[in-house]
Order: sequence, then C-alpha cells, then structure tokens
Amino acid sequence: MLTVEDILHAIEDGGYRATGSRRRLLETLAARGEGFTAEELVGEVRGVGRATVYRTIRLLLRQGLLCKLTLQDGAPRYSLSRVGHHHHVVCVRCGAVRDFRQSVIERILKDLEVGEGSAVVGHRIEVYVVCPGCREAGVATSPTAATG
Amino acid sequence: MLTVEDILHAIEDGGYRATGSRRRLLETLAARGEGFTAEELVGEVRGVGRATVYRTIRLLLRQGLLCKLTLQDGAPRYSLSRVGHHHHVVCVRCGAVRDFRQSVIERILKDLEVGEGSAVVGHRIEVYVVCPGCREAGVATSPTAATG
DNA sequence: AGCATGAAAGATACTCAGTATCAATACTTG
DNA sequence: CAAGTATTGATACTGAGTATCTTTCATGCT
Ligand SMILES: [Zn+2]
Ligand SMILES: [Zn+2]
Ligand SMILES: [Zn+2]
Ligand SMILES: [Zn+2]
Repeated sequence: MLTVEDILHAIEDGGYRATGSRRRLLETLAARGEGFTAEELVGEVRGVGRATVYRTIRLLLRQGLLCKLTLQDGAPRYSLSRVGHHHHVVCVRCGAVRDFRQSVIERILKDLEVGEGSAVVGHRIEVYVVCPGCREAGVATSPTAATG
Repeated sequence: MLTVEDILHAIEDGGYRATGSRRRLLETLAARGEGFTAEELVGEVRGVGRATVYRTIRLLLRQGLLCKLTLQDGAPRYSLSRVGHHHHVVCVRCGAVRDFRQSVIERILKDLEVGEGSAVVGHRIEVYVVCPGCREAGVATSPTAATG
C-alpha cells in the first residue's frame, strides 16, 4: 500500500504541487485507507474545503493513486490504490474494501473481444460481501439481487 | 428479451397496477431497449412526469426487469433485463449494451468466498468496449484507464 | 529576503441523478 | 356509482460532483 509520502512524490512527479492541503487530505485518507466516501473526507479533514477535496480526489484518480468503486446500488466509494490492475471486494455493510486479482478472469474478459467484434477498452469487477466482523454483528443478508 | 406485455404481467404479478403511464413508459423504453439514461426516458416519453419515470425505474429494478449499470466514470445507465443472472458489455461511445454470461467467471467469483472468510452476496462485472459502429466513425481510443 | 507568476484554495452557484412530500387523480372492487 | 387505495404530478430537496471567480499560496528569480 502506498504511503502519504509516496503519493506526494507521485503528485510532484506529475507536475503538481505537494501543498499543505493535499498533505492533510492524504493523511486523513491514509488513516482510513480502505473504503470511504468523498463526503466522509470532507467532514473529517479540517481546514480543507469541499471543492479542494473533490479536486484532489479527481487528481488522485487521474494519477491512478485512488480507486473509485461502485456499490450494489450504484453509490460511489473510494479506496487507496495499490499498484497495478486489480478489482475490489467490498463489504455491503461497512464499506471495507479489499483488493483482488485473478489472471484467469482477465484472460476470459480479454477473449470476449474476439466473440464481440468490438475493441475491449476496460472492465470493472466488484464483488459484494458481508465481512466476518459485520456477519457476527448483523442480521440475515438478502441473497444476491438480480445484477442483470 | 422481455416484451412490454411480459413486463406488465410481471408488474401485476408483483401486486402493482398496469397503468397507462407505465405502459407508455415501457413502450418508449422497449423501443430503445439496449442502454439509456433515466433522463433520456424523461425526455422521450410524453405525458409522464419525471417522478413517475424514476418511480417506475425503481419498480422495474426491484422486480429484476431492468438492469442498472455503471460506466467507467461511474455514470449510471439502464438496460432492459434478460432473464437470469448476467453481465454487460457497454460501448463507451454510444452506450449500447450487450449482455453476457460466463459460468467460469461465476465459479471463480464464488470461490473467492473461501479465501475471504466473508459471505459473498453478489457481484458486478462490466466490460467496456468500442463497438464496431463507433470504431469506424471514431478517433483513437485511450487505453484502459487504471480500474483499480 | 523581496517579488512576480502561476498553481491551488475557498466560497458559492450550479448540474445531474434520484428521493420525499403531498395534494389531486385514476383504478379496482363492492 | 361510491369508497378506498394505488398512482401520478408538481415541487422541493438531498447527494455527488463540477464550474467560476476571487484570493491565497508555492516557486523561482533577483
Ligand atoms: Zn481485471
Ligand atoms: Zn442486463
Ligand atoms: Zn455473474
Ligand atoms: Zn483498488
């Protein structure tokens, strides 16, 4: 997992400035690490405005330093990125995020290109779970809703 | 693919009424079929209010008659559902949607449960493409952005 | 250290997607 | 047809994010 300093360096390498606001934001963000909303950040980091929070998120997304993922209902959520292509396992209760990668799946999705006549330009995979902690604490989960 | 009558019957079977607004909405929606936004529907169906369009969308989603999918940037899009669990291939240019299913992937994602200690409650897979039509008409595509 | 310059920040207004409220209307059933 | 409930429309509102515009900060130069 990337550290605050790693990220600030990456920002500078991209030709942007490592400012105080960005540092404070990154520290807040790193303290959460796995799974948070933009508004949570806005609420938690003090002395940094809403617009700056969103601008920084956009910057980090562009640099590939942050992941934007989608809950079952479409609600957005962010997670610090690890290097390289990967996907996410998200707890539908607490929003905790875990990364994963399965080269088999990558190969299968790449092969879709052939049967399709279309150029594949990307994909998204999200796996929704109830994590062990939430399972203990919680009531019964409704089964997989029709995703399609 | 489901017809308007199929869907109206399913609505009635769910204990809801097959009203004129719902019929008109479904006809507009079926004419598009593959890939549209809620606001496009609002604009295209006449004599049906915004709130009703969104309410009907929500109803159809609950009944599994409609799919809500997510573009690369997180923008929402809808598509008439086919029966059973499946995923989507979406053109990033025109928004056309094609369904697909790969039992291999289903099995792999189910196995994640084991390595995870968590109960898998669902997943989402979206494959982003430039469809043949758009590829002809268009400029060069930027390669897969960091999805993670 | 002092200053010029452009990047970044703050405030605010705005857009887009979707929900809540509530009075008016349309279905259904007796 | 009347009563009662589901549905609708209008409108206001929330949540997520962007645009604009003025002020402030970081940098590099002297
Ligand atoms: Zn992948
Ligand atoms: Zn579908
Ligand atoms: Zn699946
Ligand atoms: Zn990630």
